[in-house]
Amino acid sequence: MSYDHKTIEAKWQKLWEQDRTFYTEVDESRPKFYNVCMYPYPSGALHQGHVRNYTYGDLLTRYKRMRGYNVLSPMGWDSFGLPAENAAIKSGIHPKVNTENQIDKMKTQIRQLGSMYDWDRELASHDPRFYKFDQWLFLELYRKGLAYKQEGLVNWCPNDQTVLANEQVVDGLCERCDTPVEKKTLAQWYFKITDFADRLLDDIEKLEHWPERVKLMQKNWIGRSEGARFTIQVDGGGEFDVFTTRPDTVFGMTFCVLAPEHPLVDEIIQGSETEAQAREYIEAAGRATDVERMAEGGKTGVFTGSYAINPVNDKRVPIYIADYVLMGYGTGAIMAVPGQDERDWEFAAKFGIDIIRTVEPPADFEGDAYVGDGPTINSDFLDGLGRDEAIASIIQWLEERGIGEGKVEYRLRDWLISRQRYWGSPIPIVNCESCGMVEVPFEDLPVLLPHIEDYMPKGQSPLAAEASFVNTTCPECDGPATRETDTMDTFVDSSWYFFRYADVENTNAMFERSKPAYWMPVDQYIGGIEHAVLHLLYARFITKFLYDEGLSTVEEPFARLFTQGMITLDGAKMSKSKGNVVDPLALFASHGADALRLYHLFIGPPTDDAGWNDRGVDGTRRFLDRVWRIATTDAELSDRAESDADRELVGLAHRTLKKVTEDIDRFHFNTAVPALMVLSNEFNTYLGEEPRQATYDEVLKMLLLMLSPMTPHIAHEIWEIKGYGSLLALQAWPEFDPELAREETAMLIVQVNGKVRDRLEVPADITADNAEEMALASEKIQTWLEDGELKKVIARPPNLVNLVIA
RNA sequence: GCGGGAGUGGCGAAACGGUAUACGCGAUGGUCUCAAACACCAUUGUCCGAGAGGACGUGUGGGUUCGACUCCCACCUCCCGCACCA
Repeated sequence: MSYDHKTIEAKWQKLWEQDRTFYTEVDESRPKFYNVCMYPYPSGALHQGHVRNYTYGDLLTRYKRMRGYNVLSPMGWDSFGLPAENAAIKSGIHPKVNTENQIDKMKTQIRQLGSMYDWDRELASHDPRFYKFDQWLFLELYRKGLAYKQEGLVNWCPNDQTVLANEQVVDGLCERCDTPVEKKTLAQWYFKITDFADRLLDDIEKLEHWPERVKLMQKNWIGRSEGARFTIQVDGGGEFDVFTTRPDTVFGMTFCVLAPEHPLVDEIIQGSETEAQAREYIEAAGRATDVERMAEGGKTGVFTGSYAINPVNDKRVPIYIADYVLMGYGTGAIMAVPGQDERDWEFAAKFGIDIIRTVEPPADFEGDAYVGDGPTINSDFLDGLGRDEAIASIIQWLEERGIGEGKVEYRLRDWLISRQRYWGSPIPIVNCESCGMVEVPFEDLPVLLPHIEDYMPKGQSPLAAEASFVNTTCPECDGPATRETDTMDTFVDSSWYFFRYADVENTNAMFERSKPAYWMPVDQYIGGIEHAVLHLLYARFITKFLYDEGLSTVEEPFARLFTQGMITLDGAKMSKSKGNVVDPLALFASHGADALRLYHLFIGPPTDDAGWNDRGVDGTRRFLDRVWRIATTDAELSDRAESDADRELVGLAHRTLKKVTEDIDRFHFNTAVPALMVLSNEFNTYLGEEPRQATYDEVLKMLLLMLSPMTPHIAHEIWEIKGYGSLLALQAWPEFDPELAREETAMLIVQVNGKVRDRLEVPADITADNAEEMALASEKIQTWLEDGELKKVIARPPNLVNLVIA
C-alpha cells in the first residue's frame, strides 16, 4: 500500500503558500533565527546539490520555528555574471530573457521540494532595484579610496574574454571554464580588500561556529608573513627593495633575484653581455601562462650583468632575473640565501653560485638548505643569536641606518572587480575630458544596463560598442563624457545580498539600518565548500566596510556556517557535461519530495560527500509507506488499561525524541532518521499486539511532530486526517520526558578479561554489588572462572561487569 | 613541499574509552498470491564446528588501559585546500 504523494504534496505546498505560513515580520517577543541558503545561480534545473542544500535549510526553518523562534528564510537569485551569461550565449536567447525564464523554472522546482521561503523578500541581482545598490556600494568604496582603477598585470581568460580575480584562478585555470589563464597588462578596477587583511585574519578567531577547514583556507589565502623590507644598492647606480621573512640570514646573501617584470630590469640589463639572452627570457616569461611557468621543471634564470651591494657587509653579489620570483608578491625582488632557503639553494646549485650557511644546523642534519632554527654563524654582530633575537637585532640595525624596516606582507591581493562582459552591473563612473573620472550622482542611479542585441564577449565590454550608452554628459561640467563600459564581478552582488532581504523594497538605500539590525547576523548559512575563499571572504570584507560606515550592526555576517558535502555518482561529481545527473524532478514524480528529502538526510554525514544510490530513495519511500500504514491501520484500538507494552513504546518514543532533537541540533541528520525508523518499526510491531488507542495517538503524534521538518507533506496530511489539531507546522516541538523515557531493564554485559562471555537482563537500577553478584552466579561465567584466579572486578552498572582473571 | 580530513560488512554507513557493524540498500530462504509486484517473517563480517560454542576481525606495526574503531607514537593509502608567497 502506497500513499498518493502527488496529490498530498501539491495540496500542502499550495496551502502553506496561501496561508503565508512561512512569511515573517519582525517580532521582538520571540528570539529570531535568520536562516539563509546561499542563493543559487538560476540554471533552470534543480540538481541534487540544491536539493541537499534546501532540504537542510528547510528542515532548520521548520524545526526552529517549532522550537519557538521567529524564523526568516528568504530566497533569491544570483542572476548576473558569467554562468548566466554563458548559458544565454549557448542557448542563443538574450541573457535577460533566458535568466528570467530560468528563474521561473527553478522557483517552481524549489516549491515542488516543499521547502518554504518568505517570497515577499525575493530578490535577483540582475534587477535594477538590486544592482542600483551595487553601484551605490561601489561609489561608497570609491569615496573612501577603497575602489580604484589601476594598470597592472592581470589574469585574463581567453575563452571568457574577460579578466578574473585571483580567487577565480584555480591551478592557473579559469574557475568557470578551465581555460589556462593568461597575463595581460590592463587598467582595471579593484576593491581594496588588502586594507582589511588584518581584520579579516584576526576576526577568523571569532567565527566559533565555522568549520575549521574554511577558517584555515581563509587564513592561508590571506597569507600573513612577518619579516623585513630593505633597500639594496646596485653597483654602478640604481636600487631596489627586497622583502624577506628571514632578515637574520642576510649575511648569507650570495645573489639577488628580480622578477622578470620588475621595473628595474630593463635599466640594468642595458648594454650587458647577457642583454639579448635576458630580453628573450623576459619575453618568454611574459608569454607563458601560470600553468606553463609552474610546470617548468627546475629553476630557470639569466644573469643581468649587474651586481648588488649587500648592505651589511658591502659584498658584491650578482643579480639574476628568474621567474621563481613573482612580481605580485612583496617587492618582486629577493635577497637569495641558498644556505637557508631551498629554492635559492636549487638555483645556486644550478648556476654555480656560492653558498654560505648563517645558521648552524644540528649535527645530524642531512640535506641542502637548512631552514630550521639554530645559532647564527658567519654573521658578524648576529653570531650566536637565535632566530628571533637575530631578526629583532637586524631589523633594528636596518632601521637605525634608514635602509629598511620590519614589514608585514600578505598573499591576499586587491579584489579585481571589473569584467569585460555584458551581463553585470555597470560601473557608475563617467570619464570627462576636463573633469577626469567623475562619480554618477546618486539620483542618477541605477546606471541601467541597456538592452543590446550583440552581447557576445569580444575582449572589451560589449557595452563599449553601444554609443547611446557610452556617450553621456559630465555630471560636473555638463560637457561631453563617456561611461565606464566594464561591468562588476557577480561576487559584488553576493557580498551583500543577505542584508537586502531584510529591507528588499527600499529604493532610497541599500537598506535602512534598523531593518537588518533585527535579523543580522545570519544565524545559519548553508552552502557549498567551493565558496570558502571567494564569496565568504568577499562577504566578510563588505560587511566590515558596511560596519565601518555605520550601516551594519555586525562585523561578521555569518554566525554559523555549514558547508555540505557533494553528491557523487559512481565516485564522480554529478555534472550535466558528464551526463551523470540524477534528476530530482523525476524523483518528485516517482517517489515524492518527502522520500527524496528523507534520503538526502539519511545518505550520510551532511559534511561529507555521499555516493548516490537509486535504491536508497526506494528505502526512504518504503519507510514513509510504513508510516502511512501505521496511520491508516485497521487494527482494533482498544481502551484497555496501560500495559508494559504501552509504557515501552512510549518510552522508546521519548528516547527517540531526545536523540532526534540532539542530532538535529548538531546537524547529524543521518543518525536522526534511523532513530525514527527504529521507532516506526517498533510501532508497527506494537500494532499487531492488542494496541491501545491512547498509546497509539500519543506515539503517532510524536512521530509526526518529529517527521514534520523532514517530510512535511505526509506528516501534515496524516496530522490532518487524524484531527490532531491545527496546522502541524505551527505546533510546538514535543517536550522530552525523562520519566517516561526511563527503561525498566537493561542488558548487563559480562566480560572476562575484556571479552564478552554472557549477557543478562537486569533491572535498570541495579547496584554495582548486585551486578557483580549476578555476573559471578552465571553458569557460563563459572566455567571461565575455572581457568584462573579472580583478580579484579570492574562493575559499571547496569551495562557492564568485567572480571579480570589470571 | 605545507596544512586539513578520512580509512569499519558486498554497498551507504552507526558506535560518551565499555555488546563493533544500529538503520538503510543488496542478497538468500519463507508466508501471502493463480502468478507477479507490494507487504510481512527469518538469515546475512570471516573461519572452525552437526550444534552448543570458539577463534579472528574497524588500513599497518607498536603502546597506554581491566577494556581501544575511539587515546598516544610510528608508518601506509586515499581525498581536499594552498603551493617557487621569499
